[in-house]
Amino acid sequence: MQRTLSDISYSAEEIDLAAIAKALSHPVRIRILRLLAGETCCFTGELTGLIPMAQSTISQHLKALKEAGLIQGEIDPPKVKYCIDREKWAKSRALFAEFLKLDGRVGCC
Amino acid sequence: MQRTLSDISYSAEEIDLAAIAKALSHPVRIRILRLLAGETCCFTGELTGLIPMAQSTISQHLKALKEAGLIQGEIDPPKVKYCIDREKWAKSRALFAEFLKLDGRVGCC
DNA sequence: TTAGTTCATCGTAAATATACGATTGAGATG
DNA sequence: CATCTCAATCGTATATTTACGATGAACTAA
Repeated sequence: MQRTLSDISYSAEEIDLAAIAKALSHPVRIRILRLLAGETCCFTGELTGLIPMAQSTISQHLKALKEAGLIQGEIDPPKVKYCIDREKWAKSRALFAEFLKLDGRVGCC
Repeated sequence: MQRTLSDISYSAEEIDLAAIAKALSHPVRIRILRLLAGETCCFTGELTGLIPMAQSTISQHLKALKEAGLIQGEIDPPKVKYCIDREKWAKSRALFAEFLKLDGRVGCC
């Protein structure tokens, strides 16, 4: 990670896909998304109860998911309600589906 | 990244999904997969021609993709042929599709 | 006002990731 | 055999990630 990344010009799709993938690249974040996307909406408080990790760590993962646009936070004092961002969620589904549709021809391998 | 990750027990699906996502979490790897999954199979040599990065760096990314199971390397001296692993590819597609199908109920948000 | 909750942020330590150039090793070619 | 090419690996520097405890800010409740 020195200089080059900027030399290569990536398409918006490549950048988006990589960013979303990065957000999904830790099992605890998958778990969190599962919990949020599941039954009902959750509060962070419930998450700290469900996941044996320091509250600050969970908050950090939530922040990462929020920055990736995958979830939204709604303040509902004294708690903060987190929900998945359904729009981004759908966009992600489309992006991954399209990307993983590419199916190396039978060709040479 | 101290001790805990091992304290939490993740499902195989969560771990798989995170691992695949991690492999996809860098735009250059998306690019590489695109190239490999696209028209024909490629050789690493062609990749170094197509991507303005040091050969060693590309090799490192290829290794990451290989370890994630997303691509296969075939020795075809004096070159090494890389192709996407169609089985893993299909499995990944299914995993992501299933995961991203979860769609937060209309509920509270 | 004074506590008590709840969550974000700070500071920090350790692990991983990312990039490079240099080197090595395997096989082809002269 | 000597050499060339291609790709992997090594060594290294720097950046980022991940986790924790401690602290801070905002609101509630007594």
